[in-house]
Amino acid sequence: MAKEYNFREIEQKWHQEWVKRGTYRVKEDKGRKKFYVLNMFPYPSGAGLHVGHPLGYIASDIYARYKRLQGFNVLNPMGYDAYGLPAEQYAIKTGQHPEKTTFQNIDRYREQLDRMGFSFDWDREVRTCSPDYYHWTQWAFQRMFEHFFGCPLPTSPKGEANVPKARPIEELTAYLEKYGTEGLDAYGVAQGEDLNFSAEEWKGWDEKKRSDVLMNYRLAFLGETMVNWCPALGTVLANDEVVNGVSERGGYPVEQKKMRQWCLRVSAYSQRLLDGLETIDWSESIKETQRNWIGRSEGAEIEIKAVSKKGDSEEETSFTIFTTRADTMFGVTFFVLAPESELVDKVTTPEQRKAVDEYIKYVKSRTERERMIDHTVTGVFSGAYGINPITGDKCPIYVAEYVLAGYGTGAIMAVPAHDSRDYAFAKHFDLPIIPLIEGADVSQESYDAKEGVVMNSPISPEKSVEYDGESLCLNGLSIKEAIAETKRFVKAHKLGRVKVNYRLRDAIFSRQRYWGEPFPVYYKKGIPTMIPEECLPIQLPHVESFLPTETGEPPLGNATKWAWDEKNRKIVDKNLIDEETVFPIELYTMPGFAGSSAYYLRYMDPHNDKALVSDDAAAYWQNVDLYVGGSEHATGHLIYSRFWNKFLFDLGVSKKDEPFQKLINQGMIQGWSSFVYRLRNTNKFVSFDLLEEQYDEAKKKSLYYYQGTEADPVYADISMVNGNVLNVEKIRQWAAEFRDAEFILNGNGQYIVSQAIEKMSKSKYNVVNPDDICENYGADTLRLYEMFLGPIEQSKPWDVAGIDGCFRFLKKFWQLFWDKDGSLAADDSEATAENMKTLHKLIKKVTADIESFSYNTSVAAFMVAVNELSNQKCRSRQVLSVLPVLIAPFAPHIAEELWEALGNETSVCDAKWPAFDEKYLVESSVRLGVQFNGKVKFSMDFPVDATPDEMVSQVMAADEAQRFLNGMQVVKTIAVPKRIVNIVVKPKG
RNA sequence: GCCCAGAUGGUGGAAUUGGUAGACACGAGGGACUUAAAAUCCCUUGACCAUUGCGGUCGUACGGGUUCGAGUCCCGUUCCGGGCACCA
Repeated sequence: MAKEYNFREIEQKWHQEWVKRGTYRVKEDKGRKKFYVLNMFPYPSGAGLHVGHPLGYIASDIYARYKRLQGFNVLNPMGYDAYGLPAEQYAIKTGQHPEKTTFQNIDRYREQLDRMGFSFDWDREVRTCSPDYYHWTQWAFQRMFEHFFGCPLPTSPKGEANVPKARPIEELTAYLEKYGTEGLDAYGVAQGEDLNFSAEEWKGWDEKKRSDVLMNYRLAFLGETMVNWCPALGTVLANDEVVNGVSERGGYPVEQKKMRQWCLRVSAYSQRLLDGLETIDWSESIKETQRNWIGRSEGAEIEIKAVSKKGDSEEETSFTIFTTRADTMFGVTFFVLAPESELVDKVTTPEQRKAVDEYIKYVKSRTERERMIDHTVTGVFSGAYGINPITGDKCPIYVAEYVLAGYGTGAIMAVPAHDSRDYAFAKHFDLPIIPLIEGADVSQESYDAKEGVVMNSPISPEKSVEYDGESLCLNGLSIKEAIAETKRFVKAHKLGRVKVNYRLRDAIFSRQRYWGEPFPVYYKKGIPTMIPEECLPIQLPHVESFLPTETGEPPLGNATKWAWDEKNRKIVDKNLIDEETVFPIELYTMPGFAGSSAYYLRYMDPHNDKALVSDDAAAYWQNVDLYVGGSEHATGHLIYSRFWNKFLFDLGVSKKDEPFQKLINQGMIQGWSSFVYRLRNTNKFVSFDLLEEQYDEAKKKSLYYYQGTEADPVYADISMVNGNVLNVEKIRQWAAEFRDAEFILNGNGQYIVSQAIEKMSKSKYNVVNPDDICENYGADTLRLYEMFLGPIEQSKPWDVAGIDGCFRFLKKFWQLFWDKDGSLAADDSEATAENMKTLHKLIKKVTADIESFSYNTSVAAFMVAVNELSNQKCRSRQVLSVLPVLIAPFAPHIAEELWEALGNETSVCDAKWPAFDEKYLVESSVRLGVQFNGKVKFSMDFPVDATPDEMVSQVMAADEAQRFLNGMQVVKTIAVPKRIVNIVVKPKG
C-alpha cells in the first residue's frame, strides 16, 4: 500500500508540536538581522472568519517563513482590534454585554487561525480592549495633550534643528509669558478666531482662560465642531450613517450640531504626512489616495477691503480670500463668503439683513450630505462690496453655501470666466463674466484649464492700480508665469501672502459610546486635566446599561464609580464629587482608530508595564518592514497610524518616521450570492430561467415577472446551491419561510437561482467558512489555493471549483517521497543533470516570486517541478531533501512531516533556504525562432555563446533558409543572442 | 468633473518587462483501469480552414502610430473597478 497523504493527522500533529516546541517564539537577537512582518489585526466580529480573511495572513505568513529560512529574525505577531462600534453593535443586537461577546469572538477567531498553521508568536498577542494595552493608548493621548507643533521657539532648548515637530507645551507657555503671541510661529490657531494677545494679557488671565487659549495649540484638544447629531439614537453619526437627512438605521432625524469634542490635530502633520509618502514603498494608487486626502494646494491669501452702507455712513472692514489662481485677479466680478463665516454678520447691510438671515436659516436646515449631493445654485447678496486691490473695482459680496467655511479662509474671490462654480453662480445671479485667456470661449461654460496665454489683465492700463510706482500687467504671459508674477506682486506690495492650504482635517476623537478606551481626563473646576501618568490605565468601568442614552448622556454616565479623587489619586464613587478634591471624569470614550494606531509598536514589547515599548526593543525592531492589509484603510487607519507614529517619533519613542515601510494591499475575496424569486404576496418561488426581465429606468435595476406577477429576490444560502441549481429539500429545512413554500421548477425539473458577486457577508448568505475547507482538504491546500487564485492585490470571487487542483498537487508532492510499499523513497543515488535542472529552476522561480509577492506563479512552478521530478522518477535525497524547505512557506504542515521523515530533528522552519546555482540551468544550446521579415518561419539551435554574426551565418547556411532567401536580397539582419534572429529581405531588383 | 488602476480562451489567470501569446489550474470532450462508482492515469481543448500528411490564416477591448518584431511603448476611443469631489 502506498503511503496516504493524511492531512488531518499531519496538521493536528504539527499544531501540537509547534506549541510544545515554541517554534514561533521570537526574541530580540542583536546578532541577527530583524525582519518585521505585520497584518492589519482583525476586528473580532460575531460571524467568525470567512475565507477572505486569511488571504492577507497567508501572504504575509509565506513571506515571514521565507525570511526566517533566509536567516532573519522575524517578528510576525497577531492580535485583536477589539474596541469600537461594530463590537458594540453586535453586543446590542445579541443583547449581550460587549465584554462577553468580544472575548467569545476572540476565542473563536483564535481557534480558526490556529487551524491554518500561521507562524504567529502568540506570546506577543495584543488586544486593544485589555487595560495593559490601552494603558499606552491613554498614555499617548496625554502626551499629545501636552505637546504642540512647530519649529523651535526662542524658549525651546538650544541647538535643536529648525524643523517643525511636536514640542512640550511648556516651551509655548514660556514664550507666551515672555512675548505673548507677538512673532509666535506655532501650528494651530483656531479657524477664523483672532488669537493675538500680549504677554501682559496672558499673565493677567486666570487658569481657565489660559487653558482655553492653550487648547488652540495642543495636539490633542477639546474643540467645538459640527457633527451629525441624532437625538433619537443619542449619538453622533458619521456622514455615511446619514441618508437624506435621517439616520440610516431607524430613519430618525439628524441635525447639525456644534459639539465640544476631543480632537487630534492631525492637520499639523499635513506636510510631513505628504513628504513621508516619498520614502515608503506603497502602491502608487494608495499613495495617490492619501495625497488627495491631504489635499495640498499652493496659493495666495489676499486682503480685501469691504465697504457696507449702514444708514448714512459707510463702514469699512476687511477680509482675506484664498486662491490658487492668483493670475485671475483681473477677472474677479464678485466675492463670496461661506454662510458660517463670522464675516457675514460684519458686512451685511441693514437692507439685506432679513434676506441674509433667512438664507442662513435655510442653509442650517440642510445636512452636510444634502449639500454634498445637491449642487443647485443658491446664495444671497450681503449688501456689501469688496474692493479688488489689483483693479480697484468694487464688486458685490455674496453669501453662498458653495463656499465652505472649513477650507481656506471661508471666503473667495469669484472669477466666473475660469471657474465652473463661479460661472454657474454668475449666470444665476446675472453677474458679469470677464474672459482672461486668449481664445477661450466662455459664452457657454467656463474655461477652467490651467493652460493658455493671459489677456485682459488689465483690459486697459488705468485698470491696474499702482503700488509704489508699479502696477501689475500679466498680458501675454502663460498662466503659470502669471500666477508666479501675481504672487510676487502681492508679496512685494503687502497685499497678501503666499499660502499653502491642506484639506486634511483634524480627527474628531471622542464618541458617545461605551465600548472604547476611557479618556484619562478629569474636569477640575471645568478645566480638562490629565490624570497623573502613573495612575494609568484608567480602566473602563463595568456598567450594566451600555446602550447610548436618549438624553445624549454617554453610557459612561451610568457608571457609579466614576469620579477622580485628586488627593488620593484614585477613582471613587461619583456621588462624592465636591469640585474641591473629587472631580468628574470624562464620559466620552475614544474612537476605534485610537487603539489601532500604535499597536505595531506594542508587539515589539507587549508585556512592558513601564513603557509603551522599551528603547531597546524599539531600537531593534525599528518599524514594520512588510505590512499587509486592505486598501479600504487608506484614508483612515493608515493616515492616523502614520500621524500617531510621527508624533511618537518626535518624542523619541518610535525610531522611524514612517511606521510601515512596505505595504501590500490584499484584494477582497468576494462571495457568490444566490437569489430565489418569490412571487409577490405569495409563498411561491419561481425558477430564475422562467422569469421575464424588465429594466426599470427609474430604479436603475431589473425587475422580474412570472405570468404578470412581480417576483422579488430573496437570498438563499450558498450551501443550498450547487452550481446554479437549488437544492429544494435542503432549503426547506434551512429556514421556516421556505418550509411549506411551493417551488415552480423549470423544464428539467430544476430550480435555477440567479447569482451575483458581492462582498462576503453574513447578511448576504454568501459566506464560505475556512473551517470546512480545512476539514475537507486541509490547511495546506487552503493556503496553497488562496494563493493560487490570483495576484494577492486583486479582488476575486471565491470559487471552490479549483481547489481540487491544489489538493491533487499536494498528494503528488507527497507521493514523490514514498515508494509503493509505503517506505521512504529518498536514497543516496546521484541526482541527474535533469533532476538538478528542475530543482534549480524551481529554486530560482520560487525565490524570485516570493520576493515579488507573485505567489500564484510560484505555486504553478511547484506543480511543474513535481510533474517533472515524478516523470524523471527522481529518488535522490540530494533533490528530495530540498523540496520540503522550498514548500515550507506555503504548506508548512506537509513540509514539517516530510522534513522529519527525511531524518531531520529540527523544525523545517530552522532550515536554510537553498541558493540556486546558475550552472545547472546553463544550456549548451538554445532554440530560437528564425524570422524572415519579422515572421517566425522555423526554429534552430544555436550555441548559447553565439555572437550575432555567428547566428546570422548559421541561419544563412541552413537548408530551411534557402526557401526564404531564394530570389531575395538581404536588407538587414537582427540577431540578439538568446533572444531572436531576424533576417529582413526584399525581392531582388 | 478630477485622480489612480485595469481590459488576454468557456473560467481563474501566466508571459523572463519589446522577442515563438495563452504557463499552471479549473471546466469540457475522449480514452485506460474497474462489475460499478470514487480515486488515479493518458490524450484533446483560442478561433477558423485543412486534416490520408505537413500545415495555413486570424487572434491580447476598439482605431491609429513607433519598431525587423508590440499583450507590453506612444496617441485617440469605448467599457469596468477604486479613490476624491462645490477644497476656490
